Amino acid sequence: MRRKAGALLSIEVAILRAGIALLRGSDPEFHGYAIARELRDQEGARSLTAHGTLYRALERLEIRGLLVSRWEDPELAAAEERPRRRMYRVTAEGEAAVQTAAASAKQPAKALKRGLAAS
Amino acid sequence: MRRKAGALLSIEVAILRAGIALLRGSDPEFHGYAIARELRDQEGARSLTAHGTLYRALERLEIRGLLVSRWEDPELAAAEERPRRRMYRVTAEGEAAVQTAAASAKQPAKALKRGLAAS
DNA sequence: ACCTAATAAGCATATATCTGCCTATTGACG
DNA sequence: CGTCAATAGGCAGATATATGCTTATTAGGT
Repeated sequence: MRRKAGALLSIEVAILRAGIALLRGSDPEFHGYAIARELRDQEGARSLTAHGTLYRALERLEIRGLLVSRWEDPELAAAEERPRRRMYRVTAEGEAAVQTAAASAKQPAKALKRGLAAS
Repeated sequence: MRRKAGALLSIEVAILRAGIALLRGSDPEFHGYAIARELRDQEGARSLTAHGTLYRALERLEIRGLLVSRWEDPELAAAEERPRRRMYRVTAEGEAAVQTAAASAKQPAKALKRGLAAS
């Protein structure tokens, strides 16, 4: 929906915030599905239907250098009997971007208002 | 639905038949999802909704020794950018069982009849 | 202030496998 | 020959990620 130059969308801020919180912990990495669950629970449970929105947000953030990703070892995924995960980590640029964009942080005005009214 | 001792259900025969056809080819192995597509296309497209029915049938066949399975190399699945597959192969017992059960081959009478009438 | 072009959001579906839960069916026993 | 218990079938959803298509939204230029 036509992004204001360099701005961050609310979902992107949410992802980065969650990721930044992890940077101080023992495991600074996260994967898409985990974030999806977190966002689904907290935050007015924006649907993220089929997670399409989320995965595209992750892709955008990586392209902009605010996240870096790596595929986890396929053997590990196999050992744990689940699909392989793509692990993300917030970069220094990512941290900076959240700080900068925090003030002007962009809730998609109408969309959000409508969502809240409906609930 | 209470199996007649040693008998094969029609879906099981279908799986084994498809698998036996492959035994003469260059790659005698198959995986569940591939079979699901095949059955969905041909055969009155019995729903196999969410594939639950199929995977349980595969499991039963393996327990009875009519199929053997192995997990494909996780690295290969990763290289091809898809979930890992469980590869099945029809055993000699499997071939024999189809032959034996072919005559008495069990179409779930009422269920099938209803399905055909509805179509 | 308005219109349009760019793009995010939402919906669906693909790829693979598996489990839980409820219902329908039916073999087998009394 | 009817009833019951065993089990297959169907539906839903979990685990992960990703893409195509349509619609809604909005930034930014006129």
